[in-house]
Amino acid sequence: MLKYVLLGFLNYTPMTGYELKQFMDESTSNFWHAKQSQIYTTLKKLEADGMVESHIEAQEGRPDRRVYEITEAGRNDLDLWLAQPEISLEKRKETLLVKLFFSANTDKERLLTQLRLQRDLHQRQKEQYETATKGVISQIAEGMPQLQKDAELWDATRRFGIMFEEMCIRWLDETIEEVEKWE
Amino acid sequence: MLKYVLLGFLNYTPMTGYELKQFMDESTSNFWHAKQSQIYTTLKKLEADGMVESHIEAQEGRPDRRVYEITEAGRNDLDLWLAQPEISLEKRKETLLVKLFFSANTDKERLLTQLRLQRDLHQRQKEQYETATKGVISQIAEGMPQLQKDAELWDATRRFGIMFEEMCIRWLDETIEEVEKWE
DNA sequence: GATTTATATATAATCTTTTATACATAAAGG
DNA sequence: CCTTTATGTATAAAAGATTATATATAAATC
Repeated sequence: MLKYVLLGFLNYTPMTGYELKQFMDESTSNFWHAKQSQIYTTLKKLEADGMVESHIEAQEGRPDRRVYEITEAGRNDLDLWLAQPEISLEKRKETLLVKLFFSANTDKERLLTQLRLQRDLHQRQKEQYETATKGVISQIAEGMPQLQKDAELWDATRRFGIMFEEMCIRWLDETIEEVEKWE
Repeated sequence: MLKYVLLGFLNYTPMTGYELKQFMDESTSNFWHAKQSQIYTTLKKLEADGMVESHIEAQEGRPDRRVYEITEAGRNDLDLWLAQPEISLEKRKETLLVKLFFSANTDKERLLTQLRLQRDLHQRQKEQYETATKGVISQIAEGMPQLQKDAELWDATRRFGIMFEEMCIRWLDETIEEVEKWE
């Protein structure tokens, strides 16, 4: 899957593994993230499979850059994947819910502290989507009319992030209230 | 992580890998799922680590059952983990959002079909949480006053599922509306 | 009568992802 | 002056998770 994220970005313009990591952190990390090491190894594999090509660019002072660009085969593979509909729902993993599920015998106050802490984290995350992330998106699309649709879709994923955080906050408020009634 | 789900269940009562899989599918799959093969290998590892113990029960007609039960060490490990607060947010992965993010140049109608299909899936999932899953939870806790808190927490995770699906439906409705305006 | 579903466990192969580490330099902040 | 941050690539080891396959039987459905 990471493969398609990388191809998706390289389909806009050639770039290095380092830049791909930065772009992901600023835009897709909301719904798809990867560690630096995974990005580099996946790029290697993509090159071995003929989906991308790379060349080294020398730099003064700094280390050499290895710039990747998508090939015709890579573009085909990406388009094919984009055309395939998702026919099932993603399986979520939420560690907090696992903990909560088995926490009937844990200390009430400790559980409440835990839930309130998570509420805080979600609140902060929501604010970040509303300010920082918004800026990044509008900045890229600014003065580039050919990227208008792209920017709209990027912003839709940002809205997903905001709505998810709002949902979590509401759910935590309800859950906190219920646990507060205990004993 | 799966490790703690298994310990959490075994902390209620001894059971087999097969039963653990069934319980997970009916209750935690909303926020933590696992394949049969992973459950069996994780149980093996837990036994090697002294967290659980197993014995074989012969059965007529059917294959032998290997029943696992949690050890003192396992209980300690579980309690320790439950007491540790989650200090960061879970990283989500949503394939659909990846697709959407890179879909500015895909056919408008195909994209809409995709989004409407997902909306349907979320609607159905929501209904399942509201009916089938509700039944499972109330059934287990029925007539067991010592499981009252447990049932409340189980139901909180179910509410999370419902709220998540409602959020997705709202988000998809908004996104569909926006894409419909294109061209 | 044949197929599917349910009961049950187990392993091999593969893929995905994380953690840790190594090397190398410049600029900025304290 | 020292430390941190940023720029940049790369690999090894381990952990986590999926896919595929094997074995075996009973009951239910078609």
